[in-house]
Amino acid sequence: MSEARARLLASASRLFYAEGLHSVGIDRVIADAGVTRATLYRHFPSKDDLLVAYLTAADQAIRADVETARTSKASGADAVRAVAESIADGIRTPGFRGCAFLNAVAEYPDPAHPVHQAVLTHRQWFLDVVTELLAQAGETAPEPAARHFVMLRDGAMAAGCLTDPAPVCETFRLGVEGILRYRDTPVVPPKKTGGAS
Amino acid sequence: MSEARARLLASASRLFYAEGLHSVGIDRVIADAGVTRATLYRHFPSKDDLLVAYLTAADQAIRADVETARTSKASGADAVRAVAESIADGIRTPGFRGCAFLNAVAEYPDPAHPVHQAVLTHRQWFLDVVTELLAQAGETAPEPAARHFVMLRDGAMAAGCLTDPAPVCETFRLGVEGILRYRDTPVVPPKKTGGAS
DNA sequence: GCTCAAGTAGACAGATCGTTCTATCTCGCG
DNA sequence: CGCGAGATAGAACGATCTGTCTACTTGAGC
Repeated sequence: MSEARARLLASASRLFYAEGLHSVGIDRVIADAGVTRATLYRHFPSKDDLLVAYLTAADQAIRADVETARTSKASGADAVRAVAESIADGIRTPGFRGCAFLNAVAEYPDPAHPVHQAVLTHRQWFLDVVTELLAQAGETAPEPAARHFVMLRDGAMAAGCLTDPAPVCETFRLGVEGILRYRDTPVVPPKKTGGAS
Repeated sequence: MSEARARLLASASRLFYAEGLHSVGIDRVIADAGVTRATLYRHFPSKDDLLVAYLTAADQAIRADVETARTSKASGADAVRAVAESIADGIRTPGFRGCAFLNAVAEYPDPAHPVHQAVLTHRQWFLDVVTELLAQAGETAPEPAARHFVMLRDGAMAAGCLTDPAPVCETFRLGVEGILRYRDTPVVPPKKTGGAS
């Protein structure tokens, strides 16, 4: 990766995340990166490609975070807690502007658009990895628990940049602990350890 | 309210919600409403005013929904369930594109912008009304429970337009029932977890 | 009958958008 | 040395954006 391309992607990521995808034009990006227009179009054939590259970079960063959280913890439950903690850390970080993917999809509702598809891909991966972690945690019904986790995560990310992050993180943490107790308290009173529907 | 203004607001609401705030231009709105540019600017001095009017109308519609849910139910818990059900109904509705306010704030991150402030106002009202309802439901700690409810709601609204709405609604419903059982199960039971801080 | 607000129709300004283009320069490498 | 890739610099294109403007029409109320 050339240095100009790296600066370009860094500037694009910062500006797109902070101000929105449609609000930031090509001129802003190249001015911030200290690069000319021709250089940008050499590396990214169109703005859409730059947008996808921004989301792909964010996706890879999150995957790396989750991977370290998963490998550094023995139990699945602690890995889930570590993932939750890294989410809370992000929310508490100054300049937090919500989930880059949810913000992006709000601007690109067309499911056929590459940006929208990049968001769906990331979210499917995240749901899968949380499901796997909860299954390792001994969750009898990992799929609904994972959906619950992701729903709470999405809500925390959405609210975290609109109000004081501290209570948001605390609410999120409590919610995650509640999910991890699914194992002990069945959601629907079954007869035995019967399979949830 | 003149009829031209009503058509303008209806077209603006539909287009802004479906396609995004920056993506839809003035020309699209006036063409859809069958109105000329001068008429639009007679009623709304700027596009920002039109955006705020769109959000204000959405806010009023939701307030009306919540008000009927609150007055038609005897207990606070059932009122909360009714509010949750109206949220789930919205998610299941064809053409659902997520929360109009969260989508709007994704495009207007500047807290000083009127659009952003309209979102904050709506969300504060909603949190307050849910808190009140949960207090009536006998919740010993209504504030954290309401934050939990809103967090779940935000996540459900975000995911509801990205995947199959049915499991999203079911997960949301289960989560709300869990919140309503706060009354019976103590909130903070953790003894010791590995170095969370 | 007159007035005035509200609406139609469309040209226009000024800015910004994404994109393409030519021309020049630098520099590593064969 | 010579070449070509990558970068600079900046003009220019067509499209679109918000917002303003003039000119004409309609219709209800004093």
